[in-house]
Amino acid sequence: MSEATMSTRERILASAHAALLDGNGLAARMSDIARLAGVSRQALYLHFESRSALLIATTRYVDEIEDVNSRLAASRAATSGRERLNLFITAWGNYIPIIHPIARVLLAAAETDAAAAEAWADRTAAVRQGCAAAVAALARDGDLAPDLDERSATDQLNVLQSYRTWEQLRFEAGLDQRAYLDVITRMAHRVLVRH
Amino acid sequence: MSEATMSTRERILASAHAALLDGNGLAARMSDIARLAGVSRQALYLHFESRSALLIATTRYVDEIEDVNSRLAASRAATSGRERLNLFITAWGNYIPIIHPIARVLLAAAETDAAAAEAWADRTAAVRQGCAAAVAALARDGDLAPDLDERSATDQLNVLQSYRTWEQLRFEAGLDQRAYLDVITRMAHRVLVRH
DNA sequence: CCCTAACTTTACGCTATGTCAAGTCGCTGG
DNA sequence: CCAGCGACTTGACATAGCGTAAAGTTAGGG
Repeated sequence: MSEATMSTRERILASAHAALLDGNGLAARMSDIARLAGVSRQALYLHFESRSALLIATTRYVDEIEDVNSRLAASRAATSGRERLNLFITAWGNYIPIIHPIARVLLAAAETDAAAAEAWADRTAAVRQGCAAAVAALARDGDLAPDLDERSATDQLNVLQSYRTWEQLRFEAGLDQRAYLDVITRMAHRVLVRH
Repeated sequence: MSEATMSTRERILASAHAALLDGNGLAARMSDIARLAGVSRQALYLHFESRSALLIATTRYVDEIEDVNSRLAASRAATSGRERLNLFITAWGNYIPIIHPIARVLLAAAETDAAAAEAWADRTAAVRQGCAAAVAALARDGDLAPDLDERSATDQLNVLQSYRTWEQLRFEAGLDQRAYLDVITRMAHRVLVRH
């Protein structure tokens, strides 16, 4: 879809996405986004109630154009629990870098804005469900570590799959994406799988 | 030290601490802290350059009054690597809830303030050193998992010991402090220790 | 007794979000 | 053809919180 044919609303969302991707996304102001979209600052408020609302809509927009659902669907086709775990870690782990610049700003907004906090909670709940499904598949195969119940195993996998863990390993520890996936896969296996 | 005998600077730090502990610490304003300390808002700027500088000083202040150093010193006395790992996880894990309300606000400030970001980096570097020492002790005993080098093992332990992991397990997963310590200890052993 | 350091009081500048009201412009239904 | 409506612009304003400025007050030491 070319810029010209996009509705104003879409142009705003695309511009918000671009503004958050680029440099210091956290500092992106309403006026920056408006300028990028080629509309007045006030036009933003005709389409979105507030900055938070725009951020929330932007995460949904990116989820849609990046098709997060079909990315994650792959792991559901796995035959064994172990395979499902691997595929889920890879699929989600490869989506984090895409959504992260936006999610990061949403999370920052969540500190002070209740609606943003709720939107964030929705996202984390969705990831947790994926973790729970992978754990259930392991358990079905009898491959879950015997000292773990599914609830606690899900908590543990969820920690490994979190945005924050990705941030820390990528940026503080300096791993590249490939090394991140290797490390998390290794940790998940050692933590969850019977051996 | 009673309120009356404290210097103004100390009273400000103690009030900042109290303000960050209580309710929504993130929203603590300079004027709130001033009111708590019983001084004018402007007096804060006589002692601290900016809100960031006050936050940084407050974390140091809390580290001091809670004596983080001697808490962590205990683990250095351990005889075996495994014991050292356990003691370090417990010592740091029990300090997180104390420093967390303040660290959280510092981290938020670090998003936009370079000095706060540096102060945050210092803190995380200190924790990482503790992780590295525990890993080295394990390696010395020959108890480190054979597929791990010390560098990567330190990254992995560091993730488990992070503020964010603690937050997620305590608040999102709903574990109590005891359960948190049990989970992290278990994960650390499975991830790091040869078996 | 005066001087100085520490603090107060009052006022202001700045940035960013969000609101308001009046205008412009192009499209569409009658 | 044109009246009106929806989408957008323009410009002004309210508000919150940080940080700065400058003049006034007060206690304590030489």
